[in-house]
Amino acid sequence: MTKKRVTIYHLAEELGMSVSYVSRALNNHPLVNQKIKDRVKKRATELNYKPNANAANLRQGSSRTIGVVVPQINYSFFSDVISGIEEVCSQNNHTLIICQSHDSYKQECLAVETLIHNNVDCVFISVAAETQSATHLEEIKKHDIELIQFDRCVDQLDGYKVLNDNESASFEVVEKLIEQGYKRIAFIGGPVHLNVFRDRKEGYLRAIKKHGLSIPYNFIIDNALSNQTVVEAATELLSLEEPPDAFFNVSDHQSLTILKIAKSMGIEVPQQLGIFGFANEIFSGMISPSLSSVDQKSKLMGNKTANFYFNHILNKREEFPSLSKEIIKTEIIVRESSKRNNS
Amino acid sequence: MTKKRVTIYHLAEELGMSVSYVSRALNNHPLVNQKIKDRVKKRATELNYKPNANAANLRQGSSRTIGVVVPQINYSFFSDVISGIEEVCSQNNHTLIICQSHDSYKQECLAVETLIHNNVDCVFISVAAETQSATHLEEIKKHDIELIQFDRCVDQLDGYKVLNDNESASFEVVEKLIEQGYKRIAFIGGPVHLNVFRDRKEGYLRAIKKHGLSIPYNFIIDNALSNQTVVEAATELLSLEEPPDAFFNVSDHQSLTILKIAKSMGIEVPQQLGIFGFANEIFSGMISPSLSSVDQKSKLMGNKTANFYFNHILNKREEFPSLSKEIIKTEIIVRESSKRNNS
DNA sequence: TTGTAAGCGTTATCAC
DNA sequence: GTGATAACGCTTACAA
Repeated sequence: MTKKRVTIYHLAEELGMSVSYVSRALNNHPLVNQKIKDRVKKRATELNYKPNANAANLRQGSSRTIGVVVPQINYSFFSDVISGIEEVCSQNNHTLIICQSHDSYKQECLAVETLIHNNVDCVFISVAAETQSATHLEEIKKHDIELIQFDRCVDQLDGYKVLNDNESASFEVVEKLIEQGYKRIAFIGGPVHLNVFRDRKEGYLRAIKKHGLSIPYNFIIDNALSNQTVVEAATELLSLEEPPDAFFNVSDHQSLTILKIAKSMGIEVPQQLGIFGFANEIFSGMISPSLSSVDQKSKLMGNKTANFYFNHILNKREEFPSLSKEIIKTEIIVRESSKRNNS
Repeated sequence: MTKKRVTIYHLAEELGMSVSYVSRALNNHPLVNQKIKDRVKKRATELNYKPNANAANLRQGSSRTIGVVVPQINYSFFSDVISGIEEVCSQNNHTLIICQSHDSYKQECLAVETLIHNNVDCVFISVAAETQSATHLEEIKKHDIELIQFDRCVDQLDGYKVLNDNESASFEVVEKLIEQGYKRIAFIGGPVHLNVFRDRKEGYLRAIKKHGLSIPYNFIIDNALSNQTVVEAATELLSLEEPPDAFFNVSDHQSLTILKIAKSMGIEVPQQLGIFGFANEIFSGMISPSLSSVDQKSKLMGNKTANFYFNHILNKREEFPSLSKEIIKTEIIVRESSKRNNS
């Protein structure tokens, strides 16, 4: 039990050959006879030998390990992305180290430190809401570690990014609302220093402009990710003499809150008020009326992020510059909350 | 950029002292003067030195790394648990390696291999639905790696386990249903070789027996985690001449499916049919009628699992045998789907 | 207090 | 084909 771990030294001794040869045999080195490889491998499993990845990493410099940093593992979007990343990484014999930033810049920096210490080959990151600086990310690059940002990116830092088509999806959503006859469309957004929220806002604005709608300035609310902010903003807007007739939100949680408020105020959804959200949370299709939303294909985003690393960075199979950004097409899902029976 | 990583050798040279002394200074060794520690650390950050965890691990034998294996990262229960684990681990300066088994025994074995190779100090695992053997888990122990099972455990292997009070929670739930006047309570379960599902079934049976209810044998359905199985079973049961008047389910997804079927058959919930589930998924409180459920305190389970390791195993602060099992108390949440307005 | 040197388990380089 | 040997970066007896 507590006896020492079996190493290639033991194997070498057992088999009467040198350590280096055993190592080569185990690693399928081309200059080693197949028969010997078989013999070595057989004895290795018999003796219950397990390679020590730490030793190999130390020697080789690379660790076959990917670090992932997200705000919260248990937000459905992120857990889906991570699941997608894990799939691809395990197929490619890479290990995943996962950290949460809890949307704090400080914790994000700590996470990045940890990953550097652990010698990861690449970091996949979706930054904290607080993050406005990129110094910690530059640190990663300084240490010759690859970096891919996904979803929430820091603008001033360029490099590889994997993103949804946030702007155009938002544009489409708003056009869909307009098609349904909604004219006074309010926007409930997030912190604009984050690309994803800014892009959604821009898509919204573009559609509004294109269709020549006039929207009161106070119909546009930024930085409303917290439930309380939404409650306050929506209650105020819906109490106006001329209230909005639709809401486009950057999250489904916002949609849900607004739906509840509307119900409590006796406002009919979707007849009097249309609602369209983002993220396609599990609950969105289950409640009544069901909530229209934009599916971000989060698991696919995870797959693509990881594949981006393996195909374009690690194996350098393709040209770079053209591929520094990968866009994941969203799917727009129209449900009851935005579909008027043509009134 | 691509110049070599800064090591303690560089630091030692820069500072005109020996490597070992630098190492001690950085690690806060008591025999090193505080002033020197400060000087060394200052220079270290200036030169952008980052310790190489691989090297340290190799030397020390321990890696300050925990491996986690779950069926799916993006099931809300597991992502909550993982989030809880991560919190505690990062507080204790430990890194997390995460693997998914996709409920396959084979993939679980691979994951375990990976973790052994990576020299983790401990494995936290919730086994795959397929897993019936414990050989791969014994392998972990053979390599002197600690093991804690949580939620889904392999029975034949004893050792540390962190679990909900599944049996007694189920017992209570069924009693609550009986209090509401439900008498023909069906049970929709999971694979009984998994402790969690077996325990829930036992709690159900105990309550049924205690209250002397006579339940037709076909009201008890095992192994019904897939949606299709639930649809078939529930449709059949509800079409009987004497159908069940309540369902106790081991998951909220089953509850949801049953609710839909009831609605489509014109059966009133909760008046004609009571529904009670397990897991307290986000959607359970949102839909109408809202679904009664058992909250498993999943994040807390993650916290406790990790704390179990740090407090009882790593630091051996307390006696063992009494602590080989930790029970996380669930919370029973009664909502509309099981609350009759007393008819 | 401080330094020397061995060793953790691999793999890469060079030699035979 | 095969085997010595050094090196990866760090910690830790042991010395001084």
